[in-house]
Amino acid sequence: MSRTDKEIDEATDAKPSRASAARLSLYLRCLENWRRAGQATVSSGNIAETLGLSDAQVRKDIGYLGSPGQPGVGYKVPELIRAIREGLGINREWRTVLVGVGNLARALLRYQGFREQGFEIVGLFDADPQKLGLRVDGLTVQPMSALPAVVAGADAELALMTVPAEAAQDVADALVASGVRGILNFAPAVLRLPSKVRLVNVDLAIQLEQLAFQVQLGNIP
Amino acid sequence: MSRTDKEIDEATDAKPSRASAARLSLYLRCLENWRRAGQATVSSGNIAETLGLSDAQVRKDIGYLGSPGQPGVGYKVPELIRAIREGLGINREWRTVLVGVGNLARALLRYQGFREQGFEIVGLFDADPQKLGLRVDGLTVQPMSALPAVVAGADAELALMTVPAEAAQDVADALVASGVRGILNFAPAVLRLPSKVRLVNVDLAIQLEQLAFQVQLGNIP
DNA sequence: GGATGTGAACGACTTCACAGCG
DNA sequence: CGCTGTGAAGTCGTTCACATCC
Repeated sequence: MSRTDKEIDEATDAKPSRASAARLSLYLRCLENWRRAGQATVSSGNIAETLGLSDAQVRKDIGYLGSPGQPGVGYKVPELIRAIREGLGINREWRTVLVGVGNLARALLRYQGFREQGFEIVGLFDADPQKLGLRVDGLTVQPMSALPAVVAGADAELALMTVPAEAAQDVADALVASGVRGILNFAPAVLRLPSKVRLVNVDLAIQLEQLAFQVQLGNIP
Repeated sequence: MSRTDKEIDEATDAKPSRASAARLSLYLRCLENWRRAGQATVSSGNIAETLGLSDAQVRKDIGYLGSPGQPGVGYKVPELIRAIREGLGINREWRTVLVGVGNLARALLRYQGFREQGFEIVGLFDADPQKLGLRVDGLTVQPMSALPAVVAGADAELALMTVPAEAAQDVADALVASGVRGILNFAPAVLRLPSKVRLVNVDLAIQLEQLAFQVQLGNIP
């Protein structure tokens, strides 16, 4: 009987949905700005206004976190930041490897936003022998053969793939074999992965196509 | 009264929704591969299997295009490609400017996928005087002051923004003032634009956060 | 048989509306 | 009074199922 109660409890505390999680990341950006500015509390209306959403939606999203929130006042900024980071699973360090050291990789490595959010890059890899030994941003480019040992040794769970489309599937297979659990793929290729491994694609051509589509839609109404 | 009929007609031919448009871009990638391979027809099942979707969804998406499709056979590859490109509004050239010539910009310029899809970059701009005159991929970096003339002269409608977050809003304002209609923004900043101008954000930290979230979700069930 | 095209059922997400609280 | 939290209603998108056609 106590069992039944427990199950009802667990069913009640819903996790953030995909759609909601994407917005929570955005809330986090705003909140970090406001914290830097020294603001103590925010209301759902503040966030909604900034991002062009409805206040009800913001409250619903935050509601999934089981977070605090004072009626008549709003949310305490640092507390809400902590709650979102916990809800998204980024309240810890995620070790990450990067495969394919081209311009895009250099741009990613330079961008400090990753580290600030707890993503640490623990290895650079490239199939091109000419690039081996190259030092980029404090890390040395290693051959693909070193991948399994580094992933295992550093307990890396995520990977950034910035390789040409032709190489993408092979690299992905190698990453999976090394034990990586999630891949952020920038190659314009359709990858097949075991269902245990999560994949997020960032295809720049597709983003441009979506933009063109939206602009074209805007023309008509 | 004929007015009413017309309205019903227009309400009937639905345009692809946002969600559907994102998938159509993916279909396009597969189809182009298959065309290169010389395949004449595809079925909704083929596409669905490749991308891990349901065949019904693929048919619904294609249905928005008012495209052909032969029962018992499938869709003719070249015809479907044309229909998708038309539906997405990319069956023409989109002239595009790029602001912020860093590593990310170089990666984008090198990536031939844009040009193949009809996106032509007609101008490079940077606020850094040291970069002025630099030639990258056949284009010369120009000062921000030249932006309005170039946008107007080339009739550019889209812009790629690869600038630091601090500069993002100012650059966006300048782009809007120049007459650009859509911005693909890579800066991790929340931009405010007039509603006439479309915005697509690609925030790499957010993508990584979403990946971490999905990996974390996968751990539990 | 093998696919398409599509209403209808279903499910997920969003907005509404308001009770409750500081 | 202002703002949160949340059922209820509504909207949007996906899946099902089947009539239809080659």
